[in-house]
Amino acid sequence: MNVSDLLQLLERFSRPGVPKYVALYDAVMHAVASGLVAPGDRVPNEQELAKVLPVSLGTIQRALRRLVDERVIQRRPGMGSFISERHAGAQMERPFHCRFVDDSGVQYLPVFPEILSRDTVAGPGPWTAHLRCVEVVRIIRRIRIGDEFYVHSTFAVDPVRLAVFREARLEQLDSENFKQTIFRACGQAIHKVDLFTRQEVPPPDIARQLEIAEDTLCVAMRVHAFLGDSDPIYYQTIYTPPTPRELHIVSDSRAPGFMP
Amino acid sequence: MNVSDLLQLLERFSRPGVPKYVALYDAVMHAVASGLVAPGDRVPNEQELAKVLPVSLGTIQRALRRLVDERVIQRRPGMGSFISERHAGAQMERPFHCRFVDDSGVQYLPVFPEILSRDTVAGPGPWTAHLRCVEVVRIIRRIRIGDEFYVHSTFAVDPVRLAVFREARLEQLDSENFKQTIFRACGQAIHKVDLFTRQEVPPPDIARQLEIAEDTLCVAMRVHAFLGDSDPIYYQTIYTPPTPRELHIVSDSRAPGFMP
DNA sequence: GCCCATTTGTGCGTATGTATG
DNA sequence: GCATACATACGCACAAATGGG
Repeated sequence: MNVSDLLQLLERFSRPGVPKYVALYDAVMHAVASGLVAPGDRVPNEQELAKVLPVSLGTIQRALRRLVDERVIQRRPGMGSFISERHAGAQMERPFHCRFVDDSGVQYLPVFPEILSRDTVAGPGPWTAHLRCVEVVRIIRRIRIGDEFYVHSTFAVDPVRLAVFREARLEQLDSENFKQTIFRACGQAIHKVDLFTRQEVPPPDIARQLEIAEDTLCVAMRVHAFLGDSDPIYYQTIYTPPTPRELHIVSDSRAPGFMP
Repeated sequence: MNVSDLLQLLERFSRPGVPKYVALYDAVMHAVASGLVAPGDRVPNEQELAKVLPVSLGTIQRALRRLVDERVIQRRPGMGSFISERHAGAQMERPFHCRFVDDSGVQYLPVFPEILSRDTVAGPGPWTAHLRCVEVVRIIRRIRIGDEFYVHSTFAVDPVRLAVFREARLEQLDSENFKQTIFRACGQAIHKVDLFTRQEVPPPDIARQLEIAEDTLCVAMRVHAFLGDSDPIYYQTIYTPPTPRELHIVSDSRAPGFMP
Protein backbone atom coordinates (compact mmCIF):
# COMPACT_ATOMS: atom_id res chain seq x y z
CA MET A 1 0.00 0.00 0.00
CA ASN A 2 1.29 3.31 -1.14
CA VAL A 3 1.56 6.38 1.13
CA SER A 4 0.58 8.88 -1.52
CA ASP A 5 -2.44 6.83 -2.57
CA LEU A 6 -3.47 6.87 1.03
CA LEU A 7 -2.97 10.63 1.21
CA GLN A 8 -5.26 11.09 -1.78
CA LEU A 9 -7.89 8.82 -0.29
CA LEU A 10 -7.65 10.61 3.02
CA GLU A 11 -8.29 13.95 1.37
CA ARG A 12 -11.24 12.46 -0.40
CA PHE A 13 -12.76 11.12 2.80
CA SER A 14 -11.96 14.17 4.89
CA ARG A 15 -15.09 16.23 5.19
CA PRO A 16 -16.04 18.79 7.78
CA GLY A 17 -17.78 17.15 10.67
CA VAL A 18 -16.09 13.79 10.35
CA PRO A 19 -13.22 13.19 12.78
CA LYS A 20 -9.81 12.67 11.24
CA TYR A 21 -9.47 9.22 12.69
CA VAL A 22 -12.72 8.22 11.01
CA ALA A 23 -11.64 9.71 7.70
CA LEU A 24 -8.41 7.75 7.82
CA TYR A 25 -10.28 4.62 8.82
CA ASP A 26 -12.65 5.15 5.88
CA ALA A 27 -9.73 5.70 3.53
CA VAL A 28 -8.08 2.41 4.44
CA MET A 29 -11.44 0.64 4.42
CA HIS A 30 -12.10 1.91 0.93
CA ALA A 31 -8.66 0.81 -0.26
CA VAL A 32 -9.39 -2.68 1.03
CA ALA A 33 -12.98 -2.88 -0.21
CA SER A 34 -12.15 -1.57 -3.68
CA GLY A 35 -9.34 -4.05 -4.13
CA LEU A 36 -6.70 -1.35 -4.29
CA VAL A 37 -4.83 -3.37 -1.72
CA ALA A 38 -4.80 -7.12 -1.32
CA PRO A 39 -4.72 -9.34 1.76
CA GLY A 40 -1.17 -9.59 3.03
CA ASP A 41 -0.22 -6.14 1.73
CA ARG A 42 1.76 -3.93 4.05
CA VAL A 43 0.43 -0.68 5.43
CA PRO A 44 3.04 2.09 5.76
CA ASN A 45 4.37 2.37 9.28
CA GLU A 46 3.12 4.91 11.80
CA GLN A 47 6.09 7.25 11.52
CA GLU A 48 5.85 7.48 7.77
CA LEU A 49 2.11 8.09 7.93
CA ALA A 50 2.55 10.75 10.58
CA LYS A 51 5.18 12.42 8.42
CA VAL A 52 3.18 12.44 5.20
CA LEU A 53 -0.44 12.65 6.31
CA PRO A 54 -1.82 15.79 7.95
CA VAL A 55 -2.66 13.89 11.14
CA SER A 56 -0.78 13.18 14.32
CA LEU A 57 0.60 9.85 15.46
CA GLY A 58 -2.11 9.34 18.07
CA THR A 59 -4.83 9.86 15.53
CA ILE A 60 -3.25 7.41 13.14
CA GLN A 61 -2.99 4.87 15.91
CA ARG A 62 -6.60 5.34 16.79
CA ALA A 63 -7.71 4.75 13.21
CA LEU A 64 -5.52 1.69 12.90
CA ARG A 65 -6.73 0.37 16.24
CA ARG A 66 -10.27 0.49 14.97
CA LEU A 67 -9.23 -1.42 11.88
CA VAL A 68 -7.60 -4.02 14.10
CA ASP A 69 -10.75 -4.28 16.21
CA GLU A 70 -12.70 -5.01 13.08
CA ARG A 71 -10.08 -7.46 11.85
CA VAL A 72 -9.42 -5.50 8.69
CA ILE A 73 -5.73 -5.23 9.43
CA GLN A 74 -3.30 -6.95 11.75
CA ARG A 75 -0.34 -5.31 13.42
CA ARG A 76 2.78 -6.64 15.10
CA PRO A 77 5.50 -4.70 16.88
CA GLY A 78 8.73 -4.83 14.97
CA MET A 79 7.03 -6.15 11.86
CA GLY A 80 4.40 -3.78 10.59
CA SER A 81 0.72 -3.61 9.72
CA PHE A 82 -0.86 -5.89 7.16
CA ILE A 83 -4.18 -6.29 5.43
CA SER A 84 -6.08 -9.33 6.75
CA GLU A 85 -7.61 -12.08 4.72
CA ARG A 86 -10.91 -10.94 3.35
CA HIS A 87 -13.84 -11.96 5.49
CA ALA A 88 -17.19 -11.52 3.83
CA GLY A 89 -19.24 -9.25 6.00
CA ALA A 90 -17.23 -10.42 8.99
CA GLN A 91 -20.04 -12.90 9.37
CA MET A 92 -18.80 -15.61 7.19
CA GLU A 93 -16.67 -18.05 9.02
CA ARG A 94 -17.94 -17.64 12.49
CA PRO A 95 -18.41 -20.94 14.22
CA PHE A 96 -16.23 -23.95 13.85
CA HIS A 97 -13.91 -22.72 11.26
CA CYS A 98 -11.24 -25.40 11.71
CA ARG A 99 -7.60 -25.30 10.78
CA PHE A 100 -4.37 -26.90 11.88
CA VAL A 101 -1.86 -24.75 13.71
CA ASP A 102 1.80 -24.80 12.69
CA ASP A 103 4.94 -24.90 14.86
CA SER A 104 4.83 -21.19 15.59
CA GLY A 105 1.47 -21.63 17.25
CA VAL A 106 0.12 -18.54 15.53
CA GLN A 107 -0.08 -19.55 11.89
CA TYR A 108 -2.07 -22.16 10.07
CA LEU A 109 -0.76 -24.96 7.92
CA PRO A 110 -1.80 -24.54 4.28
CA VAL A 111 -4.61 -26.79 3.04
CA PHE A 112 -4.87 -28.41 -0.38
CA PRO A 113 -8.33 -29.88 -1.02
CA GLU A 114 -8.81 -32.51 -3.70
CA ILE A 115 -12.26 -33.71 -4.72
CA LEU A 116 -12.36 -37.50 -4.92
CA SER A 117 -15.97 -37.84 -6.01
CA ARG A 118 -19.29 -36.11 -6.36
CA ASP A 119 -22.53 -38.04 -6.69
CA THR A 120 -26.20 -37.91 -5.96
CA VAL A 121 -27.47 -40.34 -3.34
CA ALA A 122 -31.16 -41.13 -3.25
CA GLY A 123 -31.58 -43.44 -0.26
CA PRO A 124 -31.20 -42.63 3.41
CA GLY A 125 -27.78 -42.10 4.96
CA PRO A 126 -26.23 -40.78 8.13
CA TRP A 127 -27.27 -37.29 6.99
CA THR A 128 -31.00 -38.01 6.81
CA ALA A 129 -31.75 -37.30 10.45
CA HIS A 130 -30.19 -33.89 10.13
CA LEU A 131 -31.07 -32.79 6.60
CA ARG A 132 -34.50 -34.45 6.35
CA CYS A 133 -34.40 -34.72 2.57
CA VAL A 134 -34.67 -37.80 0.37
CA GLU A 135 -31.79 -36.97 -1.93
CA VAL A 136 -28.41 -35.40 -1.30
CA VAL A 137 -25.37 -34.41 -3.28
CA ARG A 138 -22.35 -36.04 -1.68
CA ILE A 139 -18.88 -34.64 -2.19
CA ILE A 140 -15.95 -36.65 -0.91
CA ARG A 141 -12.68 -34.84 -0.52
CA ARG A 142 -9.18 -35.58 0.61
CA ILE A 143 -7.48 -32.52 2.02
CA ARG A 144 -3.72 -32.36 2.28
CA ILE A 145 -2.53 -30.49 5.35
CA GLY A 146 0.80 -28.76 4.85
CA ASP A 147 3.10 -31.42 3.53
CA GLU A 148 2.30 -33.75 6.35
CA PHE A 149 -0.92 -35.73 6.25
CA TYR A 150 -4.42 -35.99 4.81
CA VAL A 151 -7.85 -35.32 6.24
CA HIS A 152 -10.93 -37.04 4.81
CA SER A 153 -14.20 -35.20 4.38
CA THR A 154 -17.64 -36.38 3.30
CA PHE A 155 -19.97 -33.49 2.66
CA ALA A 156 -23.72 -33.84 2.05
CA VAL A 157 -26.19 -31.16 1.08
CA ASP A 158 -29.70 -30.90 -0.32
CA PRO A 159 -29.31 -30.17 -4.06
CA VAL A 160 -32.73 -28.61 -4.15
CA ARG A 161 -31.62 -25.97 -1.72
CA LEU A 162 -28.07 -25.54 -2.92
CA ALA A 163 -27.89 -26.41 -6.58
CA VAL A 164 -24.36 -25.01 -6.80
CA PHE A 165 -22.89 -28.14 -5.34
CA ARG A 166 -24.42 -30.31 -8.04
CA GLU A 167 -23.94 -27.95 -10.92
CA ALA A 168 -20.70 -26.09 -10.40
CA ARG A 169 -17.61 -27.43 -12.12
CA LEU A 170 -15.42 -29.46 -9.80
CA GLU A 171 -12.42 -27.20 -10.31
CA GLN A 172 -14.50 -24.33 -9.08
CA LEU A 173 -15.68 -26.11 -5.94
CA ASP A 174 -12.13 -27.26 -5.42
CA SER A 175 -10.82 -23.77 -5.14
CA GLU A 176 -13.27 -22.47 -2.59
CA ASN A 177 -14.19 -22.93 1.02
CA PHE A 178 -17.64 -24.56 1.15
CA LYS A 179 -18.92 -22.14 3.76
CA GLN A 180 -17.98 -19.37 1.40
CA THR A 181 -19.79 -21.08 -1.46
CA ILE A 182 -22.90 -21.32 0.66
CA PHE A 183 -22.61 -17.71 1.68
CA ARG A 184 -22.32 -16.61 -1.92
CA ALA A 185 -25.15 -18.87 -3.04
CA CYS A 186 -27.74 -17.87 -0.50
CA GLY A 187 -26.35 -14.76 1.17
CA GLN A 188 -26.66 -16.26 4.60
CA ALA A 189 -24.06 -17.24 7.12
CA ILE A 190 -23.76 -20.44 9.09
CA HIS A 191 -24.76 -19.35 12.57
CA LYS A 192 -24.96 -22.59 14.38
CA VAL A 193 -22.99 -25.78 14.13
CA ASP A 194 -23.31 -28.95 16.16
CA LEU A 195 -20.11 -30.93 16.38
CA PHE A 196 -19.98 -34.55 17.49
CA THR A 197 -16.54 -35.97 17.98
CA ARG A 198 -14.97 -39.22 19.09
CA GLN A 199 -12.03 -41.51 18.44
CA GLU A 200 -12.79 -44.13 15.84
CA VAL A 201 -11.14 -46.49 13.39
CA PRO A 202 -12.26 -45.31 9.95
CA PRO A 203 -13.73 -47.62 7.27
CA PRO A 204 -10.99 -49.38 5.26
CA ASP A 205 -11.50 -47.35 2.08
CA ILE A 206 -11.10 -44.10 3.98
CA ALA A 207 -7.99 -45.40 5.74
CA ARG A 208 -6.53 -46.20 2.33
CA GLN A 209 -7.29 -42.74 1.02
CA LEU A 210 -5.66 -41.24 4.11
CA GLU A 211 -2.65 -43.51 3.46
CA ILE A 212 -2.67 -44.89 6.99
CA ALA A 213 -2.83 -48.42 8.43
CA GLU A 214 -6.33 -49.88 8.53
CA ASP A 215 -6.55 -50.12 12.30
CA THR A 216 -5.38 -46.57 13.04
CA LEU A 217 -7.41 -44.78 15.67
CA CYS A 218 -8.49 -41.45 14.18
CA VAL A 219 -10.53 -38.52 15.36
CA ALA A 220 -13.94 -38.60 13.71
CA MET A 221 -16.16 -35.54 13.63
CA ARG A 222 -19.74 -35.27 12.52
CA VAL A 223 -20.83 -31.76 11.69
CA HIS A 224 -24.45 -30.62 11.65
CA ALA A 225 -24.53 -27.14 10.17
CA PHE A 226 -27.46 -24.77 10.26
CA LEU A 227 -28.30 -21.80 8.13
CA GLY A 228 -29.31 -18.91 10.31
CA ASP A 229 -30.32 -20.33 13.60
CA SER A 230 -32.05 -23.64 13.11
CA ASP A 231 -32.34 -24.47 9.45
CA PRO A 232 -30.29 -27.62 8.64
CA ILE A 233 -28.10 -26.89 5.65
CA TYR A 234 -25.31 -29.42 5.41
CA TYR A 235 -23.91 -32.54 6.99
CA GLN A 236 -20.26 -33.45 7.08
CA THR A 237 -18.05 -36.25 8.35
CA ILE A 238 -14.36 -35.66 8.91
CA TYR A 239 -11.59 -38.14 9.73
CA THR A 240 -8.27 -36.91 11.05
CA PRO A 241 -5.35 -39.32 11.52
CA PRO A 242 -3.16 -39.07 14.62
CA THR A 243 -0.90 -36.04 14.32
CA PRO A 244 1.04 -33.83 16.71
CA ARG A 245 -0.62 -30.85 15.06
CA GLU A 246 -3.35 -29.12 16.96
CA LEU A 247 -6.67 -28.49 15.30
CA HIS A 248 -7.92 -25.02 16.09
CA ILE A 249 -11.68 -24.71 16.27
CA VAL A 250 -12.93 -21.14 16.39
CA SER A 251 -16.18 -19.86 17.77
CA ASP A 252 -15.40 -16.50 16.22
CA SER A 253 -13.67 -15.23 13.09
CA ARG A 254 -10.52 -14.26 14.91
CA ALA A 255 -7.35 -16.23 14.32
CA PRO A 256 -5.37 -17.56 17.31
CA GLY A 257 -2.72 -14.93 16.77
CA PHE A 258 -1.19 -13.15 13.86
CA MET A 259 -2.01 -14.65 10.49
CA PRO A 260 -0.19 -13.09 7.56
CA MET B 1 -20.18 5.36 41.68
CA ASN B 2 -17.61 6.56 44.14
CA VAL B 3 -14.16 7.84 43.08
CA SER B 4 -12.31 6.33 46.00
CA ASP B 5 -13.95 2.94 45.50
CA LEU B 6 -12.75 3.11 41.95
CA LEU B 7 -9.26 4.02 43.08
CA GLN B 8 -9.18 0.94 45.31
CA LEU B 9 -10.43 -1.30 42.55
CA LEU B 10 -7.91 0.17 40.16
CA GLU B 11 -5.07 -0.62 42.53
CA ARG B 12 -6.35 -4.13 42.85
CA PHE B 13 -6.50 -4.66 39.11
CA SER B 14 -3.22 -2.92 38.38
CA ARG B 15 -0.58 -5.55 37.90
CA PRO B 16 2.70 -5.42 36.07
CA GLY B 17 2.22 -6.32 32.44
CA VAL B 18 -1.37 -5.17 32.15
CA PRO B 19 -1.83 -1.76 30.57
CA LYS B 20 -3.36 0.91 32.74
CA TYR B 21 -6.31 1.38 30.43
CA VAL B 22 -7.10 -2.32 30.75
CA ALA B 23 -6.77 -2.22 34.52
CA LEU B 24 -9.18 0.68 34.68
CA TYR B 25 -11.53 -1.07 32.30
CA ASP B 26 -11.38 -4.18 34.49
CA ALA B 27 -12.00 -2.12 37.60
CA VAL B 28 -15.17 -0.58 36.21
CA MET B 29 -16.21 -3.90 34.76
CA HIS B 30 -15.83 -5.52 38.15
CA ALA B 31 -17.80 -2.77 39.83
CA VAL B 32 -20.61 -3.38 37.38
CA ALA B 33 -20.46 -7.14 37.49
CA SER B 34 -20.24 -7.39 41.25
CA GLY B 35 -23.22 -5.14 41.72
CA LEU B 36 -21.22 -2.40 43.39
CA VAL B 37 -22.84 -0.04 40.94
CA ALA B 38 -26.28 -0.29 39.41
CA PRO B 39 -27.59 0.54 35.94
CA GLY B 40 -28.17 4.29 35.69
CA ASP B 41 -25.44 5.13 38.19
CA ARG B 42 -23.13 7.94 37.29
CA VAL B 43 -19.44 7.44 36.64
CA PRO B 44 -17.22 10.29 37.93
CA ASN B 45 -16.26 12.69 35.17
CA GLU B 46 -12.97 12.57 33.32
CA GLN B 47 -11.38 15.51 35.12
CA GLU B 48 -12.15 14.12 38.53
CA LEU B 49 -10.85 10.71 37.57
CA ALA B 50 -7.68 12.22 36.10
CA LYS B 51 -7.21 14.18 39.31
CA VAL B 52 -7.66 11.26 41.70
CA LEU B 53 -6.48 8.22 39.78
CA PRO B 54 -2.82 7.75 38.91
CA VAL B 55 -3.59 7.77 35.19
CA SER B 56 -3.75 10.48 32.61
CA LEU B 57 -6.83 11.81 30.88
CA GLY B 58 -6.08 10.04 27.62
CA THR B 59 -5.78 6.71 29.35
CA ILE B 60 -9.04 7.22 31.18
CA GLN B 61 -10.73 8.10 27.94
CA ARG B 62 -9.37 5.02 26.29
CA ALA B 63 -10.70 2.78 29.06
CA LEU B 64 -14.10 4.44 28.97
CA ARG B 65 -14.22 4.26 25.19
CA ARG B 66 -13.78 0.51 25.42
CA LEU B 67 -16.62 0.32 27.89
CA VAL B 68 -18.79 2.32 25.53
CA ASP B 69 -17.86 0.00 22.65
CA GLU B 70 -19.06 -2.91 24.73
CA ARG B 71 -22.19 -1.06 25.84
CA VAL B 72 -21.29 -1.27 29.51
CA ILE B 73 -21.56 2.47 29.92
CA GLN B 74 -23.04 5.34 27.96
CA ARG B 75 -21.52 8.79 27.71
CA ARG B 76 -23.02 12.10 26.66
CA PRO B 77 -21.24 15.40 26.30
CA GLY B 78 -22.37 17.89 28.88
CA MET B 79 -24.15 15.20 30.85
CA GLY B 80 -21.78 12.55 32.06
CA SER B 81 -21.14 8.81 31.90
CA PHE B 82 -23.66 6.30 33.11
CA ILE B 83 -23.87 2.58 33.67
CA SER B 84 -26.04 0.93 31.00
CA GLU B 85 -28.96 -1.34 31.59
CA ARG B 86 -27.75 -4.90 31.63
CA HIS B 87 -28.40 -6.13 28.11
CA ALA B 88 -30.28 -9.40 27.83
CA GLY B 89 -27.96 -10.41 25.00
CA ALA B 90 -25.71 -11.86 27.66
CA GLN B 91 -26.70 -15.44 27.34
CA MET B 92 -25.20 -18.02 29.49
CA GLU B 93 -23.72 -21.05 27.94
CA ARG B 94 -23.33 -20.13 24.35
CA PRO B 95 -20.25 -21.63 22.78
CA PHE B 96 -18.60 -24.93 23.41
CA HIS B 97 -20.86 -26.35 25.96
CA CYS B 98 -19.61 -29.96 25.79
CA ARG B 99 -21.34 -33.15 26.81
CA PHE B 100 -21.33 -36.82 25.92
CA VAL B 101 -24.31 -38.20 24.05
CA ASP B 102 -25.96 -41.43 25.16
CA ASP B 103 -27.23 -44.37 23.11
CA SER B 104 -30.45 -42.68 22.16
CA GLY B 105 -28.50 -39.94 20.42
CA VAL B 106 -30.70 -37.27 21.94
CA GLN B 107 -29.83 -37.35 25.61
CA TYR B 108 -26.68 -36.65 27.53
CA LEU B 109 -24.84 -38.97 29.87
CA PRO B 110 -24.86 -37.69 33.44
CA VAL B 111 -21.62 -36.14 34.72
CA PHE B 112 -20.15 -36.45 38.22
CA PRO B 113 -17.32 -34.01 38.82
CA GLU B 114 -14.84 -34.60 41.63
CA ILE B 115 -12.24 -32.00 42.59
CA LEU B 116 -8.84 -33.61 43.01
CA SER B 117 -6.94 -30.48 43.99
CA ARG B 118 -7.02 -26.73 44.13
CA ASP B 119 -3.85 -24.69 44.48
CA THR B 120 -2.31 -21.37 43.60
CA VAL B 121 0.51 -21.49 41.09
CA ALA B 122 2.89 -18.55 40.96
CA GLY B 123 5.24 -19.34 38.10
CA PRO B 124 4.47 -19.49 34.42
CA GLY B 125 2.52 -22.38 32.96
CA PRO B 126 0.75 -23.34 29.75
CA TRP B 127 -1.92 -20.81 30.69
CA THR B 128 0.38 -17.79 30.80
CA ALA B 129 0.23 -16.98 27.11
CA HIS B 130 -3.55 -16.83 27.27
CA LEU B 131 -4.25 -15.38 30.71
CA ARG B 132 -1.25 -13.04 30.99
CA CYS B 133 -1.17 -13.10 34.74
CA VAL B 134 1.62 -14.14 37.07
CA GLU B 135 -0.49 -16.19 39.40
CA VAL B 136 -3.38 -18.55 38.79
CA VAL B 137 -5.71 -20.72 40.79
CA ARG B 138 -5.55 -24.21 39.38
CA ILE B 139 -8.37 -26.65 39.88
CA ILE B 140 -7.84 -30.23 38.83
CA ARG B 141 -10.93 -32.37 38.44
CA ARG B 142 -11.82 -35.85 37.47
CA ILE B 143 -15.25 -36.08 35.96
CA ARG B 144 -17.06 -39.38 35.81
CA ILE B 145 -19.18 -39.77 32.68
CA GLY B 146 -22.23 -41.94 33.19
CA ASP B 147 -20.96 -45.10 34.73
CA GLU B 148 -18.43 -45.62 32.01
CA PHE B 149 -15.20 -43.61 32.10
CA TYR B 150 -13.44 -40.54 33.45
CA VAL B 151 -12.45 -37.24 31.88
CA HIS B 152 -9.57 -35.20 33.31
CA SER B 153 -9.75 -31.42 33.52
CA THR B 154 -7.19 -28.82 34.56
CA PHE B 155 -8.74 -25.41 34.97
CA ALA B 156 -6.75 -22.19 35.49
CA VAL B 157 -8.08 -18.75 36.24
CA ASP B 158 -6.76 -15.42 37.54
CA PRO B 159 -7.75 -15.27 41.23
CA VAL B 160 -7.65 -11.49 41.16
CA ARG B 161 -10.38 -11.40 38.60
CA LEU B 162 -12.38 -14.35 39.87
CA ALA B 163 -11.79 -14.69 43.54
CA VAL B 164 -14.63 -17.20 43.80
CA PHE B 165 -12.45 -19.99 42.57
CA ARG B 166 -9.92 -19.44 45.32
CA GLU B 167 -12.34 -18.65 48.07
CA ALA B 168 -15.43 -20.74 47.57
CA ARG B 169 -15.68 -24.01 49.43
CA LEU B 170 -14.77 -26.99 47.33
CA GLU B 171 -18.15 -28.64 47.82
CA GLN B 172 -19.74 -25.56 46.38
CA LEU B 173 -17.53 -25.49 43.29
CA ASP B 174 -18.07 -29.19 42.96
CA SER B 175 -21.75 -28.82 42.50
CA GLU B 176 -21.74 -26.18 39.82
CA ASN B 177 -20.79 -25.75 36.21
CA PHE B 178 -17.79 -23.41 36.04
CA LYS B 179 -19.28 -21.30 33.26
CA GLN B 180 -22.25 -20.78 35.50
CA THR B 181 -20.00 -19.82 38.40
CA ILE B 182 -18.32 -17.24 36.20
CA PHE B 183 -21.64 -15.92 35.01
CA ARG B 184 -22.85 -15.52 38.55
CA ALA B 185 -19.60 -13.95 39.69
CA CYS B 186 -19.31 -11.30 37.03
CA GLY B 187 -22.63 -11.21 35.23
CA GLN B 188 -21.01 -11.80 31.89
CA ALA B 189 -21.17 -14.69 29.48
CA ILE B 190 -18.38 -16.50 27.71
CA HIS B 191 -18.80 -15.27 24.17
CA LYS B 192 -15.75 -16.63 22.52
CA VAL B 193 -13.81 -19.83 23.01
CA ASP B 194 -10.78 -21.05 21.14
CA LEU B 195 -10.47 -24.81 21.13
CA PHE B 196 -7.27 -26.62 20.22
CA THR B 197 -7.54 -30.36 19.93
CA ARG B 198 -5.32 -33.29 19.05
CA GLN B 199 -4.62 -36.89 19.93
CA GLU B 200 -2.04 -37.26 22.64
CA VAL B 201 -0.76 -39.67 25.25
CA PRO B 202 -1.44 -37.96 28.60
CA PRO B 203 1.18 -37.55 31.35
CA PRO B 204 1.46 -40.70 33.54
CA ASP B 205 -0.24 -39.16 36.58
CA ILE B 206 -3.23 -38.16 34.52
CA ALA B 207 -3.41 -41.60 32.94
CA ARG B 208 -3.48 -43.09 36.44
CA GLN B 209 -6.27 -40.78 37.52
CA LEU B 210 -8.23 -41.74 34.42
CA GLU B 211 -7.57 -45.39 35.28
CA ILE B 212 -6.24 -46.19 31.83
CA ALA B 213 -2.97 -47.72 30.57
CA GLU B 214 -0.09 -45.23 30.45
CA ASP B 215 0.35 -45.36 26.69
CA THR B 216 -3.30 -44.84 25.80
CA LEU B 217 -3.88 -42.36 23.01
CA CYS B 218 -6.42 -39.82 24.27
CA VAL B 219 -8.06 -36.73 22.88
CA ALA B 220 -6.51 -33.65 24.42
CA MET B 221 -8.26 -30.30 24.26
CA ARG B 222 -6.92 -26.90 25.22
CA VAL B 223 -9.58 -24.32 25.83
CA HIS B 224 -8.95 -20.57 25.71
CA ALA B 225 -12.07 -18.87 26.98
CA PHE B 226 -12.87 -15.18 26.70
CA LEU B 227 -15.21 -12.98 28.63
CA GLY B 228 -17.18 -10.82 26.27
CA ASP B 229 -15.36 -10.72 23.02
CA SER B 230 -11.66 -10.65 23.67
CA ASP B 231 -10.92 -10.62 27.36
CA PRO B 232 -9.09 -13.82 28.39
CA ILE B 233 -10.84 -15.34 31.38
CA TYR B 234 -9.87 -18.96 31.82
CA TYR B 235 -7.67 -21.70 30.47
CA GLN B 236 -8.50 -25.37 30.54
CA THR B 237 -6.95 -28.65 29.49
CA ILE B 238 -9.11 -31.71 29.03
CA TYR B 239 -8.13 -35.34 28.44
CA THR B 240 -10.68 -37.82 27.16
CA PRO B 241 -9.82 -41.52 26.92
CA PRO B 242 -10.93 -43.54 23.87
CA THR B 243 -14.66 -44.15 24.08
CA PRO B 244 -17.42 -45.02 21.66
CA ARG B 245 -19.39 -42.12 23.10
CA GLU B 246 -19.61 -39.00 21.01
CA LEU B 247 -18.75 -35.66 22.55
CA HIS B 248 -21.25 -33.03 21.51
CA ILE B 249 -19.82 -29.53 21.19
CA VAL B 250 -22.38 -26.79 20.74
CA SER B 251 -21.84 -23.43 19.16
CA ASP B 252 -25.16 -22.31 20.52
CA SER B 253 -27.25 -22.98 23.59
CA ARG B 254 -29.58 -25.30 21.76
CA ALA B 255 -29.33 -29.02 22.37
CA PRO B 256 -29.12 -31.52 19.48
CA GLY B 257 -32.60 -32.80 20.22
CA PHE B 258 -34.43 -33.28 23.43
CA MET B 259 -32.16 -32.87 26.43
CA PRO B 260 -33.54 -33.39 29.92
C1' DG C 1 23.54 -16.01 23.03
C1' DC C 2 23.48 -10.70 22.70
C1' DC C 3 23.05 -6.28 20.47
C1' DC C 4 20.57 -3.37 17.25
C1' DA C 5 17.33 -1.15 14.10
C1' DT C 6 12.52 -1.24 13.19
C1' DT C 7 7.82 -0.94 14.40
C1' DT C 8 4.04 -1.13 17.27
C1' DG C 9 2.07 -0.31 22.08
C1' DT C 10 1.37 2.53 26.13
C1' DG C 11 1.19 6.75 28.62
C1' DC C 12 1.42 11.68 29.68
C1' DG C 13 0.14 16.55 29.31
C1' DT C 14 -2.16 19.86 26.94
C1' DA C 15 -5.22 22.44 23.84
C1' DT C 16 -9.42 23.08 21.55
C1' DG C 17 -13.98 21.80 19.76
C1' DT C 18 -18.87 20.55 20.66
C1' DA C 19 -23.15 19.02 22.80
C1' DT C 20 -26.13 19.71 27.01
C1' DG C 21 -28.88 21.96 30.37
C1' DG D 1 -24.39 33.33 27.63
C1' DC D 2 -22.27 30.06 30.62
C1' DA D 3 -20.54 26.11 33.17
C1' DT D 4 -20.11 21.23 32.61
C1' DA D 5 -18.44 17.18 30.50
C1' DC D 6 -17.34 14.55 26.73
C1' DA D 7 -14.72 14.33 22.00
C1' DT D 8 -10.98 15.10 19.12
C1' DA D 9 -6.28 16.13 18.28
C1' DC D 10 -1.38 17.08 18.87
C1' DG D 11 3.39 16.00 20.20
C1' DC D 12 6.38 13.65 22.80
C1' DA D 13 8.70 9.90 25.53
C1' DC D 14 9.56 5.41 26.56
C1' DA D 15 8.42 0.36 26.71
C1' DA D 16 8.02 -4.03 24.40
C1' DA D 17 8.13 -7.26 20.61
C1' DT D 18 10.42 -8.82 16.45
C1' DG D 19 13.82 -10.18 13.09
C1' DG D 20 18.55 -9.89 11.50
C1' DG D 21 23.45 -9.69 12.13
